[in-house]
Amino acid sequence: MTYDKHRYEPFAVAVDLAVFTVREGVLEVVLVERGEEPHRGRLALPGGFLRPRESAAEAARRELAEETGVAGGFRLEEVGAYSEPDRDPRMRVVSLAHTALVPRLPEPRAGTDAARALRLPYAEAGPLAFDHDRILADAHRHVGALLETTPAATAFCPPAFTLGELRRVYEAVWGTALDPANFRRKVLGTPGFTVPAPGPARLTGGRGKPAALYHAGPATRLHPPLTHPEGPRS
Amino acid sequence: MTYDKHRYEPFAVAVDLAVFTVREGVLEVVLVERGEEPHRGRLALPGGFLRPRESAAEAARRELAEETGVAGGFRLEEVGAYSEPDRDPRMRVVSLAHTALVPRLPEPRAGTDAARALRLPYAEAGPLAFDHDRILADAHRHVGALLETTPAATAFCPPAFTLGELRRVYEAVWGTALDPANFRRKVLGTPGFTVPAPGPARLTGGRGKPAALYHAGPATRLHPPLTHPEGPRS
DNA sequence: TCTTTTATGGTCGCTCTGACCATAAAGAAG
DNA sequence: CTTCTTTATGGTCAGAGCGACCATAAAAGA
Repeated sequence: MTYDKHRYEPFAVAVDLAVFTVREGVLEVVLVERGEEPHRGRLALPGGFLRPRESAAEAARRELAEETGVAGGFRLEEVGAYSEPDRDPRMRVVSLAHTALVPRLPEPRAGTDAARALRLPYAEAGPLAFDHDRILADAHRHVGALLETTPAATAFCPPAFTLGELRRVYEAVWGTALDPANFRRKVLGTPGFTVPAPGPARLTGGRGKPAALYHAGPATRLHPPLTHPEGPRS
Repeated sequence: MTYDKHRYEPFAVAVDLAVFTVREGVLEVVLVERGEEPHRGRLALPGGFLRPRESAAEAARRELAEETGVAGGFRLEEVGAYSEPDRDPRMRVVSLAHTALVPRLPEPRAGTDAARALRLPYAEAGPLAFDHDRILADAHRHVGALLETTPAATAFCPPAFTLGELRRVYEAVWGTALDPANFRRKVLGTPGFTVPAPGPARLTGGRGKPAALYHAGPATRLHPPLTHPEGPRS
């Protein structure tokens, strides 16, 4: 750690955000349309530069509020750093990628920076500006892994949720169908994952038997983990 | 991603390295003694600033060679980004922490930058400069998780190794004793983790029955993972 | 020769899991 | 109202995986 002043150069440091949500069983991501060159008019991840006395997490929450209108509490996770010299054609930018898991997005309000923000199903998030395709894929993989070992799935749900809603989060992120009965057994058998909510059951969407409500539990790690049913690649 | 030129400021971007190795069943980490203020004389993680056209991974490998003499192929993993505004008292530095898993460290050669590098058991890595205690702890946790789901443990071993050597890597990183027979069953039952090496068996250290040699296999993920025997925190 | 140490193979019982089946309770269709 | 569809929820059952062992083999050291 020789902080030799002759050997460093200033960089711009930015945060990029992969904001995920699950609606109607579909994993969606928030994108913005770029208003300036380069890549004017193309879709990109929301994000922006760190201010002089901001940490990356603070910048991520500020940019998220500014560009998409998502302000409340949500789960923010580090994904990685992207530092290739030519990832931005204008200057040297090191980007700290984060992912945000939000329960439900308010519709973008016109007249704000969020006006150009839109949600798109993850599968249809076409070619993005810069290296954002790679960042988005890394973020998706990261979220998939988070669901295995942490209760992060509850971050996609409202404060009170049914096990069916929670299961649809897993199915949307992993892209696989899960057996409802087995999923229930796993979740209820993992201490601290969920706690029963008081009050009556709730209809999931008008159809089917009303389901019991749960809240997120105190656990920060899942023991045992919910294993992603991806067969061993022999 | 509004790259508004009025809203960003330049930062210094550095890499910090948690270099781990396992010797005699003990997890060791490489530290350097700082030669200048602040924290002159205190121990710190090796690291340094990114050069103008370097990626973080390139800078990490260069600094590792310069400061510790570790040059050969080793496994390098991202740990996280540290961006709190006051983590360095001189200026705004964003540090990209990495961890390197090396099989065996050559002794630091006098006369090079590596002369002041030293290895210390992880448990004895005392208070470090800056926020390097936190970075080191995060890196250790990261490596522990890597051992569960990836064949990263082989990166601590020479090209040909015995299952006993591989097991001692897990024991050193996790700080727990593992049953040799069960460990063997798990490793050999995980496809692609290890492949038998041709040639005769080898003595582990002079004592005991000679052990068969193995090479690292082609797998990049372990299915199923080797679960860390940390009981559920009820 | 005997003890110690390490590698390696096997057994046994318990737990977890996936694949089911069955029932309950709601709306929708007739 | 009756029947069908949909979802929730509870249960069973066989197989895989795993932890806790035990036993044997093969080396060095006493």
